[in-house]
Amino acid sequence: MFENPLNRLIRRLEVDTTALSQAEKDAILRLPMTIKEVGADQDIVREGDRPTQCCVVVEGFQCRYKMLLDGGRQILSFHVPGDMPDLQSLFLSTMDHSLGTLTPNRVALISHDALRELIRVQPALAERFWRESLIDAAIFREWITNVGSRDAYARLAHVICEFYVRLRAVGLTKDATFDFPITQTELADATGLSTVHVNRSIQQIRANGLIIWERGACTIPNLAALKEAAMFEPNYLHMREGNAAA
Amino acid sequence: MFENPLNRLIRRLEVDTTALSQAEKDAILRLPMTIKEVGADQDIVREGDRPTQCCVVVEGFQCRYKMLLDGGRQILSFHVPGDMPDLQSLFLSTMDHSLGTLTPNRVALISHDALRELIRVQPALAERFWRESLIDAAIFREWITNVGSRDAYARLAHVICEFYVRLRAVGLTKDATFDFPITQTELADATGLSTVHVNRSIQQIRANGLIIWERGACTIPNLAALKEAAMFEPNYLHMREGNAAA
DNA sequence: CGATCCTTTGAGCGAACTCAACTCGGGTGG
DNA sequence: CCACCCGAGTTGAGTTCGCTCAAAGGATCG
Repeated sequence: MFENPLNRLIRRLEVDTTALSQAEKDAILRLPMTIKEVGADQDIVREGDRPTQCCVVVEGFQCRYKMLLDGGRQILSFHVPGDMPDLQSLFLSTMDHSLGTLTPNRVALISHDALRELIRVQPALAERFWRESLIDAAIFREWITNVGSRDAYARLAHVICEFYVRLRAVGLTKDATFDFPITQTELADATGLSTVHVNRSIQQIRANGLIIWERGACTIPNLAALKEAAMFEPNYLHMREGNAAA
Repeated sequence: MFENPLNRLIRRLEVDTTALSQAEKDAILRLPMTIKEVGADQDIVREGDRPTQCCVVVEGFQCRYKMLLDGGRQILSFHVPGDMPDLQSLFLSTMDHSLGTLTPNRVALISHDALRELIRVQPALAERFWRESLIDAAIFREWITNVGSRDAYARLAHVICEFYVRLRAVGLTKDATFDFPITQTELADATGLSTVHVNRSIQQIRANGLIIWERGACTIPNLAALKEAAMFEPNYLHMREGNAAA
């Protein structure tokens, strides 16, 4: 079903809006790209870089992050297949943060030139990509709220909830189970908590039966209960309500 | 100098990139708009609304925020003249947060239709506006870092620093002094701190001579020192280095 | 000249942090 | 094949930063 690695991207551009025309889809599928395998914990671009291409996640998970002066890091977002985590580099020449892999990845690299040409010949696609970056911003807003306003327990539940819903939207969940190969240290960096406190809070979430998480796989026995604990309102993801899986 | 209320917006669209053509400027200045006076603490749009127009701040300050179930609120960003705080509503039909005034405002309201027509006849302007929304997102990323990784002292210093630099970029500072009619409660909502703790931390910042802030006016005697305390790196604002005032 | 909002102060409490050690599983090299 | 190592997870104990509750001073404005 996903013979072309960009099919998942096309699907994404159609979420909660009208379908693309065949000409638009074809233009995307004809984009010149380089497929690349990247190991875990590798940087794709770094803060200060001036990229000349954008990256589409084909397989694996990525995150964006900022390094702090004291050696800590703040994870800003997680990325799943279909995402274009550095789309912004098309118009913001210098990276203000880094993008790296969390797991081994397959990525598709598309030059800025090719993307500019794409939106020149298919101007309506510009709005689709623009919209993607607006959803990106909406997720950042929710993360501000998450770290600013929720306690550790809800904060972690929220991150897990979002990860699940986004994975489901691209057909990468099997019922209530999904890959979650994130370390507790990474969760700590994403939530602004210490690893010790993440550990204890996750144990509580587990003990309350909200998640079953072992060896990189996570199951959510009762999504409604997890959402409630997380104060999770999916409106900020701007998906079609119900966002059916594959 | 700013006879047309959108002149400041034009100036913004040119920051750290090439100048607009005369035709582009004219197209913007000819946008049909409604000028409106809005009192302090009024909502312009609310979470759940489906706006049909965008708002340009002409005079006064605004903020975007989310209300929480427990009655608290998280402020997501501050906005100064020249900003278009709900530009996203052009492509995300439903608001996932609210936009309100902090002070009395003069705003320019421009219909989505007019904006769509503008970028249809001047496609290059689409990229300028798109870029604005990418900078918006960059600021959100920095705010995640701020609430996630900095202690109260640095966090508050950072918010003040950003406010100053952004005001300076639109020519609204006089030397090291600027309007700062923000209440400590609002700062608390923006930083995820309690008002009591904001108060004590601000007093420390004052005591260390980093700011002089009274009756809505703030002076920064030593910007370098404040930046250092805030761990403020202006790269995320994607302004021209040095961002000269008017 | 109250009324109200904002700021400030005190005191006690609690969520989350730091430091440190121990476990466990998987990988790797002798 | 086993010893070792390393990263991830877990646990304990003590500390601290920031919170809550409560109340008292300013400022601003009909």
